[in-house]
Amino acid sequence: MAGMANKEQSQHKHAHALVITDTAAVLRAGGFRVTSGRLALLALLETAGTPLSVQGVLEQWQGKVPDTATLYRSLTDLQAAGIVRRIDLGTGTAHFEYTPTRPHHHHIICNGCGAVEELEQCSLVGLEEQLLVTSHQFKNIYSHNLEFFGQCTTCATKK
Amino acid sequence: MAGMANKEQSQHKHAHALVITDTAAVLRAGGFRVTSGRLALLALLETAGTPLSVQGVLEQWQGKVPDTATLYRSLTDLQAAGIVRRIDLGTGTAHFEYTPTRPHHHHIICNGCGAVEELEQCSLVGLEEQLLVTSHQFKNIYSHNLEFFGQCTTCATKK
DNA sequence: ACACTATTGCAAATAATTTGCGTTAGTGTA
DNA sequence: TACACTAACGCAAATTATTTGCAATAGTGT
Repeated sequence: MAGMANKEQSQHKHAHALVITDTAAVLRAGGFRVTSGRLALLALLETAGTPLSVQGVLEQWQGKVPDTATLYRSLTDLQAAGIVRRIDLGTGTAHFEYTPTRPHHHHIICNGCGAVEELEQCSLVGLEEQLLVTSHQFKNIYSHNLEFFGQCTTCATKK
Repeated sequence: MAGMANKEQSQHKHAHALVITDTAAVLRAGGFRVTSGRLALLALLETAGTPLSVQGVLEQWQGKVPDTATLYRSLTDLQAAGIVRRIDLGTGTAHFEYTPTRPHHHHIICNGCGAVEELEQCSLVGLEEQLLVTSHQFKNIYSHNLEFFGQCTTCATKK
C-alpha cells in the first residue's frame, strides 16, 4: 500500500489550485514515483470518455504497451490511494476512472452496445443517512455504487 | 435481515397464487426440466440469507456437489429466465439470488467482513424517469444496481 | 416401456487477475 | 552530476472465475 505521506505538490507557482489536475503532481502527492508508464496510464484514463477496462487501456495505449501485471499492480495501488476509482459495470471485468477530475457520479449502461454515459449529480447521501437509522446491522456507510441499465438512443432505434 | 420467515409453500393446486413460490413449479413454468440438481440449487438460493457466489453454493451444498460447469450453466439459464438474479457485490465474482421470493431490492455490504444486508424498498423508479429526461444519449432504462458499502456493527466495534 | 433431447459430468480451453523474482529506472543526497 | 536505495517494471508462471465440447445420463411426453 502506498502511504499518503509526502505532500510535495505545487513545486510550481500555482499554489491556489484546490484540486490537483496535473497527473504528475497527483502521483507525487500520492507518494508514487512519477514514471512514464503511470503518466501514460493516468493520461489515458483522464481523456477517455468512459471508464476503461484493462483491455481498454491496452488497446488505447500509444506505443509499446506495458505488461498487464504491471498495469494491474498500478491500478490497484492507485485505487488504494484514491487516484483511481474501480467500478463495476456488470460486465464481469473491472473498469477504472481517473478520480481527480471526476467527482462521485453514476452511470447508465446500454444493454445493447455497452455504451456508458456518466450522470451528473447524485442525491443518495440523504438516503444513506436514512438507511443507517433503519438498519439493525450496519453502523456506517462509506460509499455506494449505482448503475442504470437500459438502451441508448442508437440501440433503441435499431429495433 | 437474513431470517425472513420461510413459509411452506402450497405444493397443491391453488390456482390463485399470484407468485409461484414452489421451486419445482417455477422450473416448469420457466420451461426447465425439474432435476434434483436444480431443485437443490434453488432451495439453497432461496434459504440462504444472502446472495451466493458459485463458491458459496458449492460450500453449502448437501451431499455430492455438482460440477461447476453445470452450475454455471444452470445459473446462466435460470437468470435468462428471470428465476435467478445475478448481482455484483464488488467482489469481482458473481453472486446469485432466488428471484421469486425476493422482489427488487438493494444491499449494504460490509467493507470489513463482507456481510450483506438486504434493503427493503427502493425509490429510484422516479429517478429513472427524471434521468431519461436529462439524458441526451439514452432512451430507456430497464433496471439498475445500487449497493452501499460500509461497516456492519461488528466490524465497526472491532476498531 | 420408449424415444427424444435437455441436463449433467468430465476434460480442457479461455479470461481475468495475481504472484515471484531478477532487472531497470526514479529520487533524494552527497 | 554521480551514487545508493528501492519503487516500479517486465517476464514467466500460478490462481481463480467462467466457458465450451462431447459423450453419458436422466427427465418428459406418448
